[in-house]
Amino acid sequence: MSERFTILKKEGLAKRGRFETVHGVIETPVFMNVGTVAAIKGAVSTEDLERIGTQVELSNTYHLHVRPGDDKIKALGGLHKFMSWNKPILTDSGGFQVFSLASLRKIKEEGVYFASHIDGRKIFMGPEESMRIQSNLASTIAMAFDECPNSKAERKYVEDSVARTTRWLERCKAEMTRLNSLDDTINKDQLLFGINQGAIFPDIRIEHAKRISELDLPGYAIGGLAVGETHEEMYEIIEKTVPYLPSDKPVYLMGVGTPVNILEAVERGVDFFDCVYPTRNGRHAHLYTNFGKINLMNAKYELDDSPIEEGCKCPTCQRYSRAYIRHLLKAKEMLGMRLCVLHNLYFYNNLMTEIRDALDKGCFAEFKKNKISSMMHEE
RNA sequence: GUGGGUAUGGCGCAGUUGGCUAGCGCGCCAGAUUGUGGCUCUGGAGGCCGUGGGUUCGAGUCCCAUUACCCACC
Repeated sequence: MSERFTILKKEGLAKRGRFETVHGVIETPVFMNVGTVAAIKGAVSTEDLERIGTQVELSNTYHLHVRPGDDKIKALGGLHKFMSWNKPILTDSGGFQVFSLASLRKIKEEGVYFASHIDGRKIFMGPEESMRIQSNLASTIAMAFDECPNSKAERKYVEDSVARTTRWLERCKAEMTRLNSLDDTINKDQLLFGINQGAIFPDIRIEHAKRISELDLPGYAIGGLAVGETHEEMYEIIEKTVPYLPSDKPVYLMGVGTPVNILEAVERGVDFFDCVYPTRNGRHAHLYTNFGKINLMNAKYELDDSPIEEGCKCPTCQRYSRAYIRHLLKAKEMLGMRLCVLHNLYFYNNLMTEIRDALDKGCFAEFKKNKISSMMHEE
């Protein structure tokens, strides 16, 4: 075992932790920066990531498999070398993409048949394929291949789907163990995180959590949330599920979320996060600040000479004004997106730093209350 | 100066042989977006149809005049 999760401090269910990996230490709670195709969208380099305090980069198995091909990345020495990033990388299994992007998919016991969204060619992906791809990519943490059922799916469908996801997880573990023992495997210490499913049925979630906890994996994720249910339903599921996952392992809430979602989830015991919001919203001029979200495309910023947020330490706010960035966005200059994405990622990374500081000092509850009230306040 | 053309929300345009609350794209404003297809979607505000007359039950559409701009020619 190469990894170690140490809980440094607790406040209620909230944990201040440290996750040690072969690629370095991850201080938790952490927000992983999403770079699906081994690139943070918006012309952000790994050099930039170092500058804005990124701890973990997240890439995607499905996307890298269809282009450029995981075999090529392996030939080039693995994802770390390929993209020149030596800190931890988490790869998502491709399970979610198979359901959200691919068309003509057919789910079977062995895996999923579907058509590539790039060129339409037929692809098969099952637990073993996903593990092999992720092993080729040589990420720090590999995610289990799961099915993410629709949030409105009927109980019977979810039960069957979750049972299959459990069987898939056992196959993932066996395959990962095998791959990690092979001589030509780049990262023989690759870690596998299991994924809890069950839509919004608490009892299915709990049963599944108990079941996968027996597999004694280095970490566990809660998947299938923030896909259409209300915030209240999401918080309720987190609250009811986390107690049935191993208390000495990190919990990762997949694809979530807004700054408020993160604060609420940390309070309920979540340690890892990722979300496309800071990057996607950055590309669309929606910027996060401590006084709420602003849309820089609004006409009122045309002559605004101030930075996105007064006092912000991000590379963008150090030099550029709202009026200038707005102009770049209007002119569709790539630099506009880049500056916005840098600001948003810095904001998220910094939010996590503040959360960890508050946990260290034992004042998370108060920090959370003040932060939310500040962000609800409009400029 | 002569001939021709165009004038419709901030910009670019549609508006059938005159007929019901004048449309569209962009822009503007406000939302949505949660294990990313550099998107997409949903609302909203904004026009006395260049100006003045006329014909008609009824004119953005027809007639006259006038103004501005564009193109040719002198």
